[in-house]
Order: sequence, then structure tokens, then C-alpha cells
Amino acid sequence: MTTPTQGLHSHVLATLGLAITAGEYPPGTVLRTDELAQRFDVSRTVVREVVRVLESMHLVESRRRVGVTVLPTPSWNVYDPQVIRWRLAGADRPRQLRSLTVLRSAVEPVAAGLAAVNATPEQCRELTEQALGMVATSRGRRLEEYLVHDIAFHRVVLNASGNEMFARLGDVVAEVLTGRTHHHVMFEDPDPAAVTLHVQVAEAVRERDAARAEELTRQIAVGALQELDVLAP
Amino acid sequence: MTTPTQGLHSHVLATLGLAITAGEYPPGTVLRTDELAQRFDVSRTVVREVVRVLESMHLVESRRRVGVTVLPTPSWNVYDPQVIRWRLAGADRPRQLRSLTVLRSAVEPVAAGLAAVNATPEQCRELTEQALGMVATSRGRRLEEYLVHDIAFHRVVLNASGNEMFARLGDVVAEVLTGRTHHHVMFEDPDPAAVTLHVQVAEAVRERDAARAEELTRQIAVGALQELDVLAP
DNA sequence: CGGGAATTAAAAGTACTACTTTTACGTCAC
DNA sequence: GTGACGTAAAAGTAGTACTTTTAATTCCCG
Repeated sequence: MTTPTQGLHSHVLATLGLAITAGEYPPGTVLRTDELAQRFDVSRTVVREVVRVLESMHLVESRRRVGVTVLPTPSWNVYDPQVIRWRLAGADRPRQLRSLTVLRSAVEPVAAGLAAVNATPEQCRELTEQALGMVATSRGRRLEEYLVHDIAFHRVVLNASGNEMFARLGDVVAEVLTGRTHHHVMFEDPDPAAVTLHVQVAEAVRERDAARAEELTRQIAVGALQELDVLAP
Repeated sequence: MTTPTQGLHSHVLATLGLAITAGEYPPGTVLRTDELAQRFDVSRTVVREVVRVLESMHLVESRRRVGVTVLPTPSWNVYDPQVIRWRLAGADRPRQLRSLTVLRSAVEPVAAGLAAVNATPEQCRELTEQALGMVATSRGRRLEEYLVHDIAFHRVVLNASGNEMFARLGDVVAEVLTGRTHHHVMFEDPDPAAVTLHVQVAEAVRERDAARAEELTRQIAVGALQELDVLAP
């Protein structure tokens, strides 16, 4: 069952996008628009609009007299949040989680350093609040609540960096953290060391210590990568 | 005059996308499909497909009984290569170049470190070759040739990292480097220090010295940022 | 027998029209 | 003033007819 979307377009897009990113149609596979129209029981108009969107994501390529060809993975717009969501929902979720975590490990430390310089007082407050929330929910099987604070924390850091490219990764980080939490056996409480590091990052940002904020965030990232190595060998 | 594209769809998409990203339609502006159809002298079908694509880039939102609303900048899919190209071609190109350069400064050092671990012999060879090409073209007003090697160099590093998210930034880096070169007064030869650093990175990767590759690339990034500060105060 | 030019047909691209569905907004009753 | 109701405006959907591109086949000539 796919996500219950409203509107024919959304439905077809979700179904096709998911299928393609899941590798259900190997690269090179050709689809024909009216065949798809028949399969989904919608008009060719709808299919064409869907194909145009998939084309803009570089998942497929539409050529006259040939049809709609599925493109190889390296062409895909892997930064498109929609594509990320599809892939995280699909088969190679572990690989995807790893790629994204590596990306985080590169970006977040730099973002934290910038946040120490650019964060507004309000953002500093928010950051501290979320860190404290993490502490409060870090023990006693309260992983869901912890996750909310964790996501909020990282989102504030990325936004506070003042760089729009970083800010836009908030959703990606949210997906990664969610995926990680839900994928693990949900019994264990989060690593106490990580919790402490978050508190310290908030502190460093508040005190405008960019180097320290960056270094501490780097440690968080290292921890996340190691955790991934342990759980997905 | 916009880029000479083939096909009505491409043409309308390019024109509208460029106009929106250039801020020609402030957020909240409402467009109507048949008004657009009239303006571009195409059928509503074509306009609808364009709108769907713009919607997937989160540049606009289409609602019944309202029309097509231009969304605020923070919603935009700023990682979409198409959006990046439009924005680099438009008014806030300096701001955009800065954002992207900061992103590079975060990503490329980590990518270089990974490349030192994962690069194939072939990639090492290619890297050295491009670095030497940079050296060869670094003097005597040969900026265009230099640019080609520079782009190729960074692309190889990103690909060799083995991380698909990094690899996908190759196009972005290419745009940034191109934009930078063409935007500057094209008289001065590239910074000799930067050229040397590139050679050293190739060396470090070849010798599998991840830490050194990372650190050297970080220095390249710092240089790029400083250069930007000098030229766009 | 081979290669290149002409032909063909298959599929997407475009246009137009008619109809449906949603929903903002204004109206009217309470 | 507030809430139910009706209306119309705009997007959504469908279907059809036609155009354009181009892969693939055919056919002619060397």
C-alpha cells in the first residue's frame, strides 16, 4: 500500500516514483505513456504530467518514437526530498542512510561553526531548550520524544548557520534521524555521550565559540557513523 | 533572450523558472494557467505540465479556485541543478555563489579524505593528470583551459569519494567554478598557491593519506572563501 | 552483396474542448 | 456577529484529433 495521496496525479507519481527508485524498473526499461495510462486507469494527460515531473528529477527520460526510458541511478537527483523519501522507503534504505549520514558528517560541523557566529539570541535559546529536552527524554524508553528534540536541535543549527543550502538539509536530517530511530531495535536509550555533546554544542554556540561548536558537532557525526557501522555491517 | 530551448515545454519552463527565481514574481504572486497559456501562446496542457514541474521544485504551489502561487525562497529546492542554474543566471548570483562555496568548503574536504581511501588507480591517474593540466595552464591568460582542468579535478575527487551524494555535487561545483571565472575580470592568472595545493591533493590521494588530502582540500576551500570575500565584499 | 537514401510507422508532443471537482468568498438567515 | 448555504472561479481530468520527430525497415544503386 502506498501513501494515501489525494489527486490522481499525486497517486500515479508516488507509485511510479517509488517503483523506479526501488529498482523495480531497471535502467533502460522503456515505458509507454498510454500503456501507463491504461495500467493506472487515468488519462494520458495525467501520465504526461507525471512523466514530466519524473523527468525533472532525472529518473526518466522521454524521447519521441522511443518512450519513457528509466535512467541509471547516477543521473538521479538524489537531493530531491521526494526522491530521498522514496529511496528511504524502498529496498536500499541502509545504503541510503549511510550516504546521507556521511553527508551530514561533512555539513553539520561547518554549519555549527557558522551558527556560533550567526545564531540569533532566540535561536540560542531554542537550541538550549532542545538540548535540555534531549537530556530529559534520554532515559526510560522515551525514544519518540527524544527524536523530536533531536530533529529540532539539528534543524535549528542548520537554520542558524545562515546558509540556505545548509538550512535546506533540515528535512534530510529529519528523515535520517527518523529512519535510524525506527530502524533500530527501539529498546535501547540513546548514547549518553551523544546527549552530552549536544548540550555542549548549544553551550558553545551560545558562547560564540565557533571552533568548539564545530569540533563537538564533528564528534557527534563520528559517533553517528560508528553507530551505523555497528548496526549495518 | 533566454536560452534557445527546443520544445514548447522547455521554453516555457525556462522562461517561467528564470523569472520566478529572479524574483520577478514576489512570493505570494498568483498566476493563472490560462492567463499563462495566453501569454506564451501555448495550450493550457503545456502550461499545466510546466506548473507541475515548478511545483515539484517547490517554486510554486497550485491550488484549486486560487491559482498558481509563487512560494517564498526558503521553500525552494535549492539543490535542484536547474534551480541553481537559473539563480546563477539571475540577479542574486553573488549571494548564490557564496552559499555554494560555503557548501563546497564543507563537503569537498571530507570527499577528498574519502577519495584517498576509495579512489581507483585509474582515478588517481586522472587526478594527477588534471592537476598537471592546471599547472600547465596556470600562467599566461589561459583561464578557460585552466577552468576545464579545475572542474575535472574536483569532479574526480567527488566521484572517487564513493558517496553518491558527493558525486552528485560535481555539476554544482562546475557551475560555481565557471561562474567565478567568468564573473571575475578575466585578466589575472589563478593563485599559484591554489595550484600547488591541487597537485598536493592528487599526491595525497595517490599515497592514500586521507588526513592530508582532507586538510589540503580544506586549505583550497579557505582560499576560495577568502577570494570571494575580496571580490564580493 | 553492402551501404546509403528514401519510406514508414510508432510514440511522444501539442492543441482544443468538454466536463468535474474543489473551495474561497459573498450572501442571507438566525 | 456568526454560522450555514450557494455560487462561481479556477484547477483537475478526460478524450480526441492532429503534428512532429525519429528508429527501423525497405529498397535502390553501386
